[in-house]
Amino acid sequence: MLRMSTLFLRTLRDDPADAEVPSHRLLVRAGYIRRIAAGVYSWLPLGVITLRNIENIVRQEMDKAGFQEVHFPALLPKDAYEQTGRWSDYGPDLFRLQDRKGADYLLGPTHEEMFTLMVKGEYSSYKDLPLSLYQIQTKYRDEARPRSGIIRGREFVMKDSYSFDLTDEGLVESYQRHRKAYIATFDRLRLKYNIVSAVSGAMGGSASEEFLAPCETGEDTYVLCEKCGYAANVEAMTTVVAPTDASATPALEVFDSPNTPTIDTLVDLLNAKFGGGYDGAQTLKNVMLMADEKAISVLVPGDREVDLKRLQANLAGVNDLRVFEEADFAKFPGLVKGYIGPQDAKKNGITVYADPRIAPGTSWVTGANAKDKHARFVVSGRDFAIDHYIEAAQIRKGDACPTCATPVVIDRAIEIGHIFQLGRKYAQALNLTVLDQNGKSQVVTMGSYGIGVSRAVAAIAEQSYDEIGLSWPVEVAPAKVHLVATGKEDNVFDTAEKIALDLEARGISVMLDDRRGTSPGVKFKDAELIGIPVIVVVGKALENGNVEIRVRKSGEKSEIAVTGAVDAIAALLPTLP
RNA sequence: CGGGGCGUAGCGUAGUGGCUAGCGCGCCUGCUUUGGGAGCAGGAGAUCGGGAGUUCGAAUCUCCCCGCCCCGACCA
Repeated sequence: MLRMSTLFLRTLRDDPADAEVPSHRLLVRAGYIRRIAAGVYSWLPLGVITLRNIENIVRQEMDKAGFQEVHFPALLPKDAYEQTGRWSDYGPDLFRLQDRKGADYLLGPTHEEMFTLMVKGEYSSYKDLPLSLYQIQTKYRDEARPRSGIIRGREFVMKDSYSFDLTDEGLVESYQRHRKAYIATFDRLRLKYNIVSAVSGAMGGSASEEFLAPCETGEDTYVLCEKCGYAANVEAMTTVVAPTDASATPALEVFDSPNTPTIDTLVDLLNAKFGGGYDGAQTLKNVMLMADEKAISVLVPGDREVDLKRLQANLAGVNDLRVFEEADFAKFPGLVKGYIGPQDAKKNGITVYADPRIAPGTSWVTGANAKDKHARFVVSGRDFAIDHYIEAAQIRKGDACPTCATPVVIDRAIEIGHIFQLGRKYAQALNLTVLDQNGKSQVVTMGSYGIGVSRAVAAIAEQSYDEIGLSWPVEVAPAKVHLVATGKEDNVFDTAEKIALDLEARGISVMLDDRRGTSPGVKFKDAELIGIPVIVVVGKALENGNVEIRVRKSGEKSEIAVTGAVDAIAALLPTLP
């Protein structure tokens, strides 16, 4: 039983000055967490209990799925990370340190290497697979910008799992088992979430999916079709456009277009010259970029920008991507700035990528590769060739859903889970092999799966708070019942104490506000701020032999006889989220 | 890393060259009060983020450093 009279807790009347997002503000005010450094927080008793409750739900669901818990240190020698290249690839996000002998160590940002080596150390036969292991552990990433309190910290608690299989089919099966376990976990946490494709499936499969909890303060943007349920990270959103019949389109026509440096000015000139009907969507923008020092052009409709994040995500194998600079234009004299068209790309030695909207047969207005000249009736596939189609155009609300063509909505969310078919990258690098049925050595294939446990505390808070405070789901709350004793009569406190003991005897955890001399208003405000789902008040109603039961989330109040209170509370709890 | 803002008691804040750094919350003592962050009286609590400088005099002006928050870049 938690007793307010002795609980290590001080709630704050004012919002902390350094907290903006609701979860951060309220978790600090209600005495769950305190900031230690940027992105580093300590947990007070209420916070620890809440975090543990979430951890236990995660643990139970992982165990139920047949995954086994192990535990690694956070402090790791660099060897394994050097073998996989991540000692350098991870860059400044990795916390590095040295021991007294000068040997390099790191604080683990994620543990693929360690799990791979652990399995390598114990297993060597296909008969031992499939295998899934997990841990719940503190991770360290020296984020460039920690933010939003506990949502993006530099130290955070994560559940990470790894699956090990002999075959690709086995991996898909393990992946599906994790997916199911994640659904069960997040449902129990009472989180609203969408499962979103994270990488455009080059293989057509669901190689990677994110669990996103929608909320205003989320830092991930995703696309959702409210009709068919299609959901994708913005990077993974696809565009479906059918080819057009261009047989009736007139031949390419070059025209004078002085002083049209922008799409807007070009559209104005088109409408003046050709009697209206033109808008930016009919023009073709040629964006020149350097991809690992190779010139590429990306074609998008003139009313859209190139989304560099999407482009990068979909340009496999390119590390360094940047827009053309003056010096780059100097190297390509065939490119007339402001009047570039794809017609001469081949001649200029430029690889052409295009948004799917530039489908074969579509007709465009674009640069004529000559100063002050544009061309219209420039037809894709007839007047210029596209080397590769790519998803790189910026996504907008109302774009067509790729599966049912309904206009999509764009929403923000917190990433609470990520499941990922890793493949053989780590197993290969660290030489994790098993013997197959024929006695032949085979590299194992892996999946990796993460749940942000401490982040889930914030995500749940973000989805359930209101103006007066937090409001936890029953299973997550630091106690199920917040029992408030108000008044100065011993009778009130004795009755509250008895109810509390009876509840605890029934396995219902209780926080008892047994503070003497604290005014009722303070106790009510604290109870509402802390957010335990059921508030029971022992006070004025006791004159009639009653107590008051309040549901924190709905605000519903009812009175019930003291004698039936414990039964009533026990019956009420299962009906609450 | 680029841009913006901020740093005064546990928390929220006032104080733009002048006297002993002010107020609210919280905390301690006493009395009163007990259904919506009570009242009165008394009290404790501050390296004014740090350092250097200007000045008769610096929380206040200058320089350097540190830290925090927000936007962006970045983020298995």
